[in-house]
Amino acid sequence: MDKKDLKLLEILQRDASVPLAQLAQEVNLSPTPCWRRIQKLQEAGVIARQVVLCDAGKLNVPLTVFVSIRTSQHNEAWTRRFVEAAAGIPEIVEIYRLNGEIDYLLKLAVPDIARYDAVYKRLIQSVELADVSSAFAMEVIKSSTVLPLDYALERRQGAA
Amino acid sequence: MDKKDLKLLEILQRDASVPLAQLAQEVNLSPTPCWRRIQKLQEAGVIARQVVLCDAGKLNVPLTVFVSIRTSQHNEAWTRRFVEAAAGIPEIVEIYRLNGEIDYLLKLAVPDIARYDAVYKRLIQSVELADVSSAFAMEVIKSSTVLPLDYALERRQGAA
DNA sequence: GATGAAAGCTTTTCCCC
DNA sequence: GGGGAAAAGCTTTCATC
Repeated sequence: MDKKDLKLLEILQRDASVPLAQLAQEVNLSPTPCWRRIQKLQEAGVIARQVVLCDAGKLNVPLTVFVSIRTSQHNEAWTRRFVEAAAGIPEIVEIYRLNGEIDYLLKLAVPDIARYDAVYKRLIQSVELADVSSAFAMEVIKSSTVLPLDYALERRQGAA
Repeated sequence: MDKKDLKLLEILQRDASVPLAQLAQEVNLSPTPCWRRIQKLQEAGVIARQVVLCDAGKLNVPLTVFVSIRTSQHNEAWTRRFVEAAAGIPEIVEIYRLNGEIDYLLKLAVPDIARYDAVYKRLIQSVELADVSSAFAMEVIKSSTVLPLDYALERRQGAA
């Protein structure tokens, strides 16, 4: 992985519909080696997938909700039930296990507060949760799938 | 927007590299009307962009950090400075203004805790923050850019 | 609106440097 | 590892129903 690869990733993370010929030009390469680089990035799993991003408002889910969950039950059976229940709910788009006060953080995409409450009820029906608190996004200031590339060239354990 | 459009979005949100011929088959359409539907979804902004998603680990930013920020200064000048400073830092991938206790929630992608601290210092140098607390993702259980489609067909204000 | 076929591009391969 | 040209494949348009 070198600077040209990073340049390609920088472009493709923002717009994957750029034609190969133009990509090649941007990195001062001809289409063939440029194509081979992208192919390698895919095979290596650096490029994980190619997707379309939809507009949440246009899909009638303009409200982003963050749900903080604390649990008293830290056993494996509970965890499995929780993960299965939560991961299967399409409104729950992200789930993280955190350190510190909060055990799990969930990010939801819903139409409104009433619909959030419906999802909330569905979730607490499936698993026992010690403490749940939610916060609503009043404003999305930045929302990006673009990862920083500044660290990718550093030597690290397990690097390709 | 009808069921066929939703089916297309469902597929494309997961994999935008599916050839048109296959997409058409999945929705029982021939390539041309299928293509026109996708075109319309793009023009309407339902499909906002097409991107590649990278593997955070392979880019040497395996650590996701959530930063909760409280501020005492709720004036416009402070907000502008904060937003400009935070949005310009590539490690900060998402920024939300929340209701309730926490004013802002940030999501970061960094190599390790030390690098998180460096970003943290950069941020507090730019703007005054009343209270900052961070939580590290020990485990990413679900991380998806797939929005729920179940509400898209409902009648709503401003719907296309 | 849907269809099938042609036209125009892009991607992918092949061979050479 | 990079380059040029041919081959294959896909997307986009067009004429027709």
